[in-house]
Amino acid sequence: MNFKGTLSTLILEALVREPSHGYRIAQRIKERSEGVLDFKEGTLYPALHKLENEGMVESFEGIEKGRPRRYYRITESGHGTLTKDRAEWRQLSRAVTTILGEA
Amino acid sequence: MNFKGTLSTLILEALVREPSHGYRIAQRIKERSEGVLDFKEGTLYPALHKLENEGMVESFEGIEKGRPRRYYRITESGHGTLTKDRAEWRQLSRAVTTILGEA
DNA sequence: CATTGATGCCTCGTATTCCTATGCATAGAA
DNA sequence: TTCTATGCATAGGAATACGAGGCATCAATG
Repeated sequence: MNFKGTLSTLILEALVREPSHGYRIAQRIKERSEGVLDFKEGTLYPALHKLENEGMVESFEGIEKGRPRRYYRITESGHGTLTKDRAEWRQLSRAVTTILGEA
Repeated sequence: MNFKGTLSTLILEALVREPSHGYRIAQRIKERSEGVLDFKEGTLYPALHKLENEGMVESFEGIEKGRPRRYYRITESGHGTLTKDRAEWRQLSRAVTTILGEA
């Protein structure tokens, strides 16, 4: 198993409450982590496209402030993956934390 | 910042108590994580060599059961890095855990 | 005795993830 | 008018990990 990146999981989590678009998702992750997590656009957009290819999210056009935005919505499949990813994160983080001390 | 692999940190941690060799380090990580973390040899040895190049560990020849073993010992520099890595892990894991719930 | 499994070290090719840098475009503030 | 924030996107490269292989010894199993 071993550690896999958390970005896709964080993106899915960000879309649970409501659909959002790339830039906003990145901001939200940064804010909620108090600046600790800060994924760049060159990382975010490819990750978003990959999630779409895998059927975890769906995109649609939206208009905000007169400009088109690409919105993403989490799918049923994405919800399932998110649940598994949460469990995996818990297991892995506990394992590492146990070893590194700070129990 | 964002997540960086934890293997090098786990290796340094494994060498704090006493010097060890590759195979044993991998076993120890697996045991202490109750099988959750299981790094392969194709991952472990290159990581070990890299740590040696960076001066985090030193290697020396040892004999066990009549066969030569390559032992590794953590250096002063390695201790310093381990301290920083622990702090970084704490910060990152808290950030992710906060966002993914399960507070 | 021969084979298999565990120990032990190593490298090569590949996949994934993420970064930096860059390009393009609009809107509002200085 | 120029700078900053917003907003989407790709290209090139670094780092991490994996799978598959090679090589060798020793104990147990058959």
